[in-house]
Amino acid sequence: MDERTGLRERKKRRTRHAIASAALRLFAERGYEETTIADIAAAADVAPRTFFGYFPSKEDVVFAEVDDRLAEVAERLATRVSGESPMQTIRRSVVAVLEAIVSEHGEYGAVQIALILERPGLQARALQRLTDTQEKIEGLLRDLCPGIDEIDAVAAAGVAVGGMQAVIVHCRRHGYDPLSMRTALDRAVTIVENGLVSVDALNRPWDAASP
Amino acid sequence: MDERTGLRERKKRRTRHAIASAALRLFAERGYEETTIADIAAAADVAPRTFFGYFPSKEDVVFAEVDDRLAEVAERLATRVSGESPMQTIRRSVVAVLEAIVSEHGEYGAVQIALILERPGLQARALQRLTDTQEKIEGLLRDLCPGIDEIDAVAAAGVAVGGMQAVIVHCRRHGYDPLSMRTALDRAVTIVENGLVSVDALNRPWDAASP
DNA sequence: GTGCATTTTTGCAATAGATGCAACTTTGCA
DNA sequence: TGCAAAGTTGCATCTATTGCAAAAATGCAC
Repeated sequence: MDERTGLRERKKRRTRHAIASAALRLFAERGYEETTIADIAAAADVAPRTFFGYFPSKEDVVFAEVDDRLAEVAERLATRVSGESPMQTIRRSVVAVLEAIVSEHGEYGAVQIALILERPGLQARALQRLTDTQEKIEGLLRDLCPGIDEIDAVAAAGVAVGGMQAVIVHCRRHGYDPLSMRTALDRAVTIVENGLVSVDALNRPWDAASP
Repeated sequence: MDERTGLRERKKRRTRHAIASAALRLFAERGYEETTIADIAAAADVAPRTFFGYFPSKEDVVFAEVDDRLAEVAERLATRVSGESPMQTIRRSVVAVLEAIVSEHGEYGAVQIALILERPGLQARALQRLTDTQEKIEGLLRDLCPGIDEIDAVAAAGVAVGGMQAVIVHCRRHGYDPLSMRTALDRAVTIVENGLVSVDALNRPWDAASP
């Protein structure tokens, strides 16, 4: 299974990285629309046709790194810690995913985020990754709690991802300040765990709000 | 503001509907990829170029109806009922949106769902609409609870939408049986309101699960 | 009704993403 | 070394999408 050996593998990795890297750099310099597949291919020193051997579309190249990282995180998620409750495992997983997404941007992290925010198509792709994550969390839950009600598993995963989205939205608006992100994350986790009933402001008749 | 009058308006509506309707029909008959803009335009009896005057892209035409319906729902959401708590308003809103999406499919509802499920690009667009809804709910919350903490508002909206997603996922897997959907919806709402701590299976150490 | 201003529709041309195919190269292995 | 598998490339093609300017339809004032 180990593919560390082999010139082929190494070369493929290198080419993949070269393409992704060239693409991000060009996107940063000229903008997304203004960069063509031909440009990227030229910068990575491959034929335009080769691009599609590595990425199914121009949009996907933006997520090359993210995808790699999510794959790593997915492995960690499956790690059971004895004595931990499933709830604690979820908390750990959610935090891990968020930190992977938010803090560990690579060389062109800022560029990626800016791109994703301004291109609806890219936003959509990003959301799709979030949904995939949701399904993974659901799977994790069902592993951890054999016999758990399906609806419970799906809903719990949905609610957890909803909390993650909240943090991401918060960061979009207020930047990626680690401290502020931490606060938002804690608050979101609390709401995910204890539900909307724990949000005081939501549980008074609205007429009572402005005395 | 009323645009009921005017031949122009009526004609535009009719054309828009003709294009959307023709598109859905063709998608159903031949498939999405196999239908070109030119085909749709021909079937709707307009010039290909005209298509783009009504829809920004081929993908968007699939959501023509959904968008109309979501716009209607958005209005209802803003309706305050005296004595209701914000929480109750949210519950009402979430249920309204879900029922709009799930039960009121138009003529080609089943086709739409099938299309969306098999085309990643369409899935992405659908998710984007969910995100838009999330932002609307957040706005609603901030209106209802002036001074609510921003993180609370964002997280609450996120969690609520997460619950909605859960129901949608459930329906995808088990069909759109109203009864089963109702059950899933109730369960999801409970989890949204009371949090993951209310899911019994999640709060035992996982080792204790298999005696 | 007639004529003008505005809005819509349309045709034409050009760009660029995406795909299938077949020839050509490189790499892995006997 | 030499064959088979895997990877790369060029070419042709299809189609979505956009800009532009001419043509047609509509609303309104006279």
